[in-house]
Amino acid sequence: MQVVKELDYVPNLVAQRLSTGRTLTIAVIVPFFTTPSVTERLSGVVRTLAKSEYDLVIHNIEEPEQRTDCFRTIPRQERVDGALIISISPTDEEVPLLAEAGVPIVLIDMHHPALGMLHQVAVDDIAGGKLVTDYLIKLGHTKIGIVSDPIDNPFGFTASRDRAFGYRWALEAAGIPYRPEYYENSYGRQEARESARKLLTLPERPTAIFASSDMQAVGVLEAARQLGLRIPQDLSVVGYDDVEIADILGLTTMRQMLYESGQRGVELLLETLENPETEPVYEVLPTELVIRNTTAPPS
Amino acid sequence: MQVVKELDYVPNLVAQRLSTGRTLTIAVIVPFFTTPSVTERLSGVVRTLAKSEYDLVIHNIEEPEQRTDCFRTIPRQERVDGALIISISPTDEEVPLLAEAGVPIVLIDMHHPALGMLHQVAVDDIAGGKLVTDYLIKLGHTKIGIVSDPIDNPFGFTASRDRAFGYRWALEAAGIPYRPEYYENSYGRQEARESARKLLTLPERPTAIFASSDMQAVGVLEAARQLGLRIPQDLSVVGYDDVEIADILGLTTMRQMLYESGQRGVELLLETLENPETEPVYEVLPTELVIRNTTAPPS
DNA sequence: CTGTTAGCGCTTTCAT
DNA sequence: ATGAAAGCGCTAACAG
Repeated sequence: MQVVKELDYVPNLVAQRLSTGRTLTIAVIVPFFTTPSVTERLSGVVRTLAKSEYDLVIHNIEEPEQRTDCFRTIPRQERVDGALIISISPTDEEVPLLAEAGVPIVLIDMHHPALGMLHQVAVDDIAGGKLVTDYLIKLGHTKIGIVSDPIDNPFGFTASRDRAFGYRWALEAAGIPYRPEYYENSYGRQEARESARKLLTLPERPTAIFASSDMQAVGVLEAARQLGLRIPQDLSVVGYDDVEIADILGLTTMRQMLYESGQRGVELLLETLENPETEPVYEVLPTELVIRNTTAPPS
Repeated sequence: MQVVKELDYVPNLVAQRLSTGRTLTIAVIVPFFTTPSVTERLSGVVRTLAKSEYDLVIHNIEEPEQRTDCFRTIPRQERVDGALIISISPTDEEVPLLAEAGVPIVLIDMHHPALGMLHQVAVDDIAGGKLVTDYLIKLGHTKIGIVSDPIDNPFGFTASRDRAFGYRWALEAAGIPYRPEYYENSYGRQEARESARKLLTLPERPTAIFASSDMQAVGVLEAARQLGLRIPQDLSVVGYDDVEIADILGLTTMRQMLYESGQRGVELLLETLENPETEPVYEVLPTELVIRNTTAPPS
């Protein structure tokens, strides 16, 4: 020990890894990590993992091909001890690949029929979408538009689709007919602005719009402003996620536990790493409607 | 090759690393990576590095001790081939440690007297601060407040200090006396709101406030709204960074090349990795004043 | 040009 | 208890 200090000796990590077979590294696969909601989840991952002995290598997915690449190569090569996948759904062919990769994998913000093979930390987006729509209906709205991510997307995002499903469910339960012209598909703020403009220039325009994310809600708000509509008197807007911008703008939104989803994902992964016999867990995190200043009864 | 495919053989990365001495891994050290401006820089790093063969391991710093830990352990243990350090200044004792770690290191958003030892991709924050203040002065303001990060902070951030320096320089150049009561220290949005409240309830309140980041500017805007001040008639506000929120709120701000700083940092690192003889580079990225709706002549 | 072997730096097992 | 040696899976240098 004396000599260790004298020579300032530090064990070589790579040799340790080869010898023990543990890489002490975890991979996280995230789509578009600059998106505030994704960053927040990632933050839960990073901060929780920082307390452990594991390193975190990050793989950002912005092209569909990157996704496939990742799913194929990451869990192999014995380069990581485990992986977290955020918001991206593996295809049916990819699931067995992942499950048989030999390392524990946790799906965050994603539920997949491959239950019993992978840990999953999900959110009930159908219930979330229904809750939002129920609230708007309770306020007295019947002409409710929705701006959602494209249902068929190359990344396998499912959150928006589920929220839209909840929306239709709520409508049906209230006996309000579903109007296809009130349904718009688009990604992100800019596109949502265009979608909202279409919605708001309809002959019989909606009195409320449910946006599938807070950033999309911002786009809706901008379109409304451009058209001279007052919020919330002329138009109610609800977002989803409750990221900081929602608080800043006073946006009514559905809060989900973004940070906690990352945290919980890491906890599950670390547990499984310690005890490989751990049964795969399927957890659903709660959501909560946060009412601010962008919603009111229709005038 | 036939057999390779038949057996579905994949080389073991860890063994490769031990054998070649290359880890094919790069570390990035970032403070508070959920901050939008930091995420944007990180995005430049991630996307540029994705094209290379290197993995990225991320170390988030939220406590001063983590910083010291990182600087000591990361470049040792032969666990990474290089490192990027974002916005955090090494102390004078830490610089030699880093430089002698044997791996190339690039400082992003940071200039350090240890020139000639490390690559640096910096921004001229003094000039930026001066430009903002000059603009306010040109509009006719003489009572100009400033909300800045604490100058002495445990992380070694220097950007805010430099911007404040530029502010004083501009004042001096215009012959406007510096008033200490117009200078407030605080981190982030919430604290900035309190700082702005102090400034705006002064007997002779400022007619313009220069915030050291866009998030701090949001806090200033909120304080102004709470006090019933109209923007920009009663108060001009300027931010710094030009993150998305600035665009959304129509905030006048100083744009810096966040994404590009990360990109350039990675490029420099990769070049040095290929050719270790590369001379350390000191680059300064440009800034640009983006005028929107939160600034006007004093009424 | 193909085939063999030493060695990367550690852990772990086995013998002393 | 302490010490020697085998082996993790690859690369690179070497000999055939």
